[in-house]
Amino acid sequence: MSEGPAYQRLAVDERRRRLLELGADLFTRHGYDELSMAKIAKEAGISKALLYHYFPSKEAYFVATLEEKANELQRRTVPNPELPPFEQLAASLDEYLKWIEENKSSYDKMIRNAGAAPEVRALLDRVRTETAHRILQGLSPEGPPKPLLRTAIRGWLGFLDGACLDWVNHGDVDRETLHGLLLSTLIASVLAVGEDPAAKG
Amino acid sequence: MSEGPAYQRLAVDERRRRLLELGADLFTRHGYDELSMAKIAKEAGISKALLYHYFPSKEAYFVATLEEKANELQRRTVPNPELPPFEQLAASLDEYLKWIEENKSSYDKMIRNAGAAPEVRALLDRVRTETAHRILQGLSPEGPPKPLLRTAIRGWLGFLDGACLDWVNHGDVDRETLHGLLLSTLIASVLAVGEDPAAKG
DNA sequence: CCCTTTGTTGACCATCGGTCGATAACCGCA
DNA sequence: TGCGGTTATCGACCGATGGTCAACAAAGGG
Repeated sequence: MSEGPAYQRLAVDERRRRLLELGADLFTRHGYDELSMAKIAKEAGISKALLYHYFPSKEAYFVATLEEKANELQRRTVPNPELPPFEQLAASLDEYLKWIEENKSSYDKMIRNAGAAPEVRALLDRVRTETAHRILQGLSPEGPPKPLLRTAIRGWLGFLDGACLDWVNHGDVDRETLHGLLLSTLIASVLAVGEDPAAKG
Repeated sequence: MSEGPAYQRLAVDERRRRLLELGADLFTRHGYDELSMAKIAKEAGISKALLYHYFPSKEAYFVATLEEKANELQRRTVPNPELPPFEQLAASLDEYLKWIEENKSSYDKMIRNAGAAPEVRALLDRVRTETAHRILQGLSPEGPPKPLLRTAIRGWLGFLDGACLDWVNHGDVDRETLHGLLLSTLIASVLAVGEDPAAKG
């Protein structure tokens, strides 16, 4: 009846790394509220308390599993200042779409679970707002934008989400085509407001 | 020590009416998951069990408080078949915006709580899909639409939501202007796909 | 070989959505 | 005026959830 150790003791970094890896996997395969912390802990082979020792809350855990990819997205879509404004935008948008193409399920789950977890919504909103800011900077660099222009940008961001979700879920449109549609639509909505997007590029 | 009745007995219809009224109020002031059935019951001055006697679930209760307004929205946006397709769309869109203008908080909460309650998401998705169908019918009546056109419509519906949310939250754009922006953008995205929206109207 | 450090655990809590049998308020009727 | 039946209403309860805590034990150094 020689019993081995009741559990294996891991270094903090290693344990945390494993948990993040597992979470990234689980959360892309199941919905946010389909997963309980108890189930996740069992899946990880540890106690629920340990999970809470590494992450202060379920939401924080979820955000942490997304943060790496979200950061990568934001890093890749930072505009190249050497390009003229319009090309900056086109290039950033292309990177954005490439990222989605490489992270279809993450993107889908991220958008779909946005409502459930307030902090995720906050994160997503932050990305959105920053993106909007980048766009606006390219269009009318100084001062607060006209309300209608702001509304149009906000709308276009909605267009972006809607179109990308449809794209990811159907997979019958290629990236270059979608890129063209998105750019055309952005130009058109800005034109409809009265600004001239070509004035800067 | 003469004690009155421990509780007041109401007719079914009256009780239900009061609960719906209270729910409509509470749900527009607080988020879906910030409200527990216990709190709602306490607010209503009744027991939680009674609340469940009138509504089979929290979600059903929430939907019920929205249903009246949602039905009104759907009724008002049904297209007038006597108008040419493009005017049908313009008129429906205008009704849509008017409804939102008259029900700002309901609209806001409805969109924001869409993620939390699956049935609400379903309801909203139904409206969206039906709207998309209406639009597509006006543009290419026969057969399944080209994938890119479908993506564009889905994107535009996202534009609609995004722009309306911004509109409701800021209140510095008037309805006619927004209406113009939305229509222009729709036409532009459809044009970008390769269809000619003017061909039908 | 023990002893300190700390990664880890089981037991616990409040609250959640939801259920059920029992109770008591009201109405018709005598 | 009082009784009896209908049923609106309640209190107590359930399993699961997110979250907390004091105590245990696995390792590495002396």
